Amino acid sequence: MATSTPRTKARATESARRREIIEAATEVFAQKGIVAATVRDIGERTGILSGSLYHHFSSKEEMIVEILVPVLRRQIEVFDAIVAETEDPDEILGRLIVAAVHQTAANPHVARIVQNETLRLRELALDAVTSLQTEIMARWSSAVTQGVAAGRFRADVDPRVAALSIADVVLGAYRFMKPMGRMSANQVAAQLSALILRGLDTR
Amino acid sequence: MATSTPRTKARATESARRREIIEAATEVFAQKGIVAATVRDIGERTGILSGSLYHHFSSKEEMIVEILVPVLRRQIEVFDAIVAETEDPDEILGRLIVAAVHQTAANPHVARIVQNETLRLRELALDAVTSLQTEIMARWSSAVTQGVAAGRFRADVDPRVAALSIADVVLGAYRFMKPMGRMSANQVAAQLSALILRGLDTR
Amino acid sequence: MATSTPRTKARATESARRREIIEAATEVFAQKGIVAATVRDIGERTGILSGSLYHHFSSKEEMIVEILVPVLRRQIEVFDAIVAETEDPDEILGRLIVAAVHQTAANPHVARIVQNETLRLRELALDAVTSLQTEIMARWSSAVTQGVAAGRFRADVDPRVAALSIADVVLGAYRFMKPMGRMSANQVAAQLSALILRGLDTR
Amino acid sequence: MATSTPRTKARATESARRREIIEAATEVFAQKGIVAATVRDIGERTGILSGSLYHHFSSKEEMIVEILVPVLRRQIEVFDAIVAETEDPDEILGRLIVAAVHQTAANPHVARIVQNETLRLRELALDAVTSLQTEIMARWSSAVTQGVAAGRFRADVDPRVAALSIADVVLGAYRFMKPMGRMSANQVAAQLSALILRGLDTR
DNA sequence: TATGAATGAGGTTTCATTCAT
DNA sequence: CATGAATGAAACCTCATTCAT
Repeated sequence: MATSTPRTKARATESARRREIIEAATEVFAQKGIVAATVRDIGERTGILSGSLYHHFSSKEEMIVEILVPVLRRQIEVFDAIVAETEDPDEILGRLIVAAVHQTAANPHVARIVQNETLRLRELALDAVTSLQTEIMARWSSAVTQGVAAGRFRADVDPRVAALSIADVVLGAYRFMKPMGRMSANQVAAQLSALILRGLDTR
Repeated sequence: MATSTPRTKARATESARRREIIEAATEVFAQKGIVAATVRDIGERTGILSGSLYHHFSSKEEMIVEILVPVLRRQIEVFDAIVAETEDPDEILGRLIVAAVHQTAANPHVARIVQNETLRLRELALDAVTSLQTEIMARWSSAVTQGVAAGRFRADVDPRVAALSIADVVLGAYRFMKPMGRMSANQVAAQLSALILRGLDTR
Repeated sequence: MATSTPRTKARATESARRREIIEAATEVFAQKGIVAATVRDIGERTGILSGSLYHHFSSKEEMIVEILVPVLRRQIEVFDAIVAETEDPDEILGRLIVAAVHQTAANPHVARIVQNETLRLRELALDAVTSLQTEIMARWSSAVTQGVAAGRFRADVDPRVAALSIADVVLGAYRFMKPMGRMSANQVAAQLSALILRGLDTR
Repeated sequence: MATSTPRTKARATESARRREIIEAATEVFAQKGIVAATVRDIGERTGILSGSLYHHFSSKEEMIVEILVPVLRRQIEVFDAIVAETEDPDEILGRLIVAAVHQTAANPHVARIVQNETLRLRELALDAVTSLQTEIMARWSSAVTQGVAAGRFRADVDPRVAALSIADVVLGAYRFMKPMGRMSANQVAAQLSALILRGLDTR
């Protein structure tokens, strides 16, 4: 029955409660997946009744968007800054990897969600999210393509294959760091950079 | 290779219907994810009513198990055969990659499920599945470790990092092949091998 | 979360159960109003769990539509037949009234719903229903207008006022007949015809 | 005339805020119906949070009562005055109609509520309201009955049928006036009087 | 007085599963 | 083997109402 009117106006205001909820939700979504995670789970983790969440969010989807969008947006900004201030293709790709790994370290749950829930995000048609994901992929692709054009990266590797593979690997970095693994972000970044760049470099 | 678990009835017999259903279910799970996919969806794709599925399977979980276990088991067999008959660490890893990519090409939907639904599989405690996944990871790990021990792979890369990264990349190969992409399995395998091995090789 | 696919295909098949449910729903909607009536209420009246209703209907709205549309459609048919075979404006209007009262007698609950829930129907944007209501009003209007044009009905009465008033009065006829009142449909029709055509005053 | 019930606190005082709220609520109830209208809707229309309404009213029901009772009460008073000072049955009925139409014009939203929400009012057991409605009906009935007794109204029309029909028609008059229609109250009253007393036919 | 947060009951809907036919 | 009906649990969400600040 569709009688409703929008309840929670787009609320830039970051009430502390809202932030708490987002944090709980992030963990729950990362652990269970965004379909299997129930708003009851999130409520319990926050010490609130599930219905009360709707005082802060108008839907489960809104939570997902609020969890993912800022992180993805920030990633794009950082990527663009790196690309703007760097010349050497090797250095660009290296710095992108470092930056991405650090962000993954800062938001391991988000990384996990992005890694595991792409399917669902597409199904849910959360365009705000999927369009950002597309943009990020475009950055990886262009970094690879430019390296190839400059003769620094191997021309026999399809840039799309390389880009997707790099994105995958980097996104999985959360498994080696803080809550789940024992390495530092710098260590992981160094290892992945080495792995990827030496694989990609022309001799 | 005995695949069916005797949950429904002792049914080593792979009735044609059962196979049809499995194929439909595989596609549906790959497209929607195993939580979002409903048993009704599977029924519709098979041209059967959802309730009728229960003449062939005792639960949705049983379908999942039947979809994944044979493929994972086969992968382990193939991996073990390669390891048994090959000496050179480079060649081992290369052949593992080739084999895995080909299996991914043969079962793109399964690859997609494995890639996207690890979380859910763990949640559902489908030990039959998760234990096989663990075994596969062990093969990748040991291939890397042995290469390092033989001085052929770089010692400064954590074997676990390398192994997981390789597994990720290989699992994503389905995106470049037949239904979704345009490359051949051999092309993709070659590219990934090159990427990974040159990244991993000591100079 | 919008992941669903249509469940209950447009089912011309009138299963007996479906009819039972429709009848229960009709009574419940008439008694409580379509917003206040819960699908639980309908389930209880049918001796079924609320969820089971969704085996037969895909939504509460679908029930409403199925309750109202056939009756409204039939009314239009009957009206059109009368208009087609009658010449005299007095006779047309008289026969429309008789027909409408009889239909009201045959479907008192539907009449009650239509009378009381116009607001909600508009809110719910059930176009299938509201468009039929509009068509019915058009019949009343045109009957009045033609009578005026023929010099048989008073020209000083706005046809829209007359038409809406007549429709209102006729729709309320259910209150005087079978389940709620004691008069026969013919009696009521006669009274309302007299009232509408000649008014209350003795000559 | 003491309108407020001392439910919240002894509050004969009609605070300006209280009146504002009542006006907002009246519109909202008329538009959405008293079940579908939420206390949040009312709050928004008043520029207040829904919880704050409870400083002025102890419940949604209290608002409904406060909206309807004064208008209904006033109608009864006016009716009684007319009956007291008029002799001729035609004139009585005519003046009742004029008075009712004018009140409808003055309170179109209330008319709409009364017309559409009788069902809900009965369900909610708002006796304060339903008893007044009954009283109003009694006035219409007795006006008709007396006219019949005096030989001025047709004896072949059931007074209850006539009374209810008249009440219906008059209550629907709001549709032709100010916010929704373009006629004046006097015009509408004249038309309805004519219609009711003398019917549609030209003599 | 007003706010903002929370409650708790209840609403519609979904879905894996069961079972008589 | 398949159908069609039903179950029952659980999901998301709504809303009147309460209350500390």
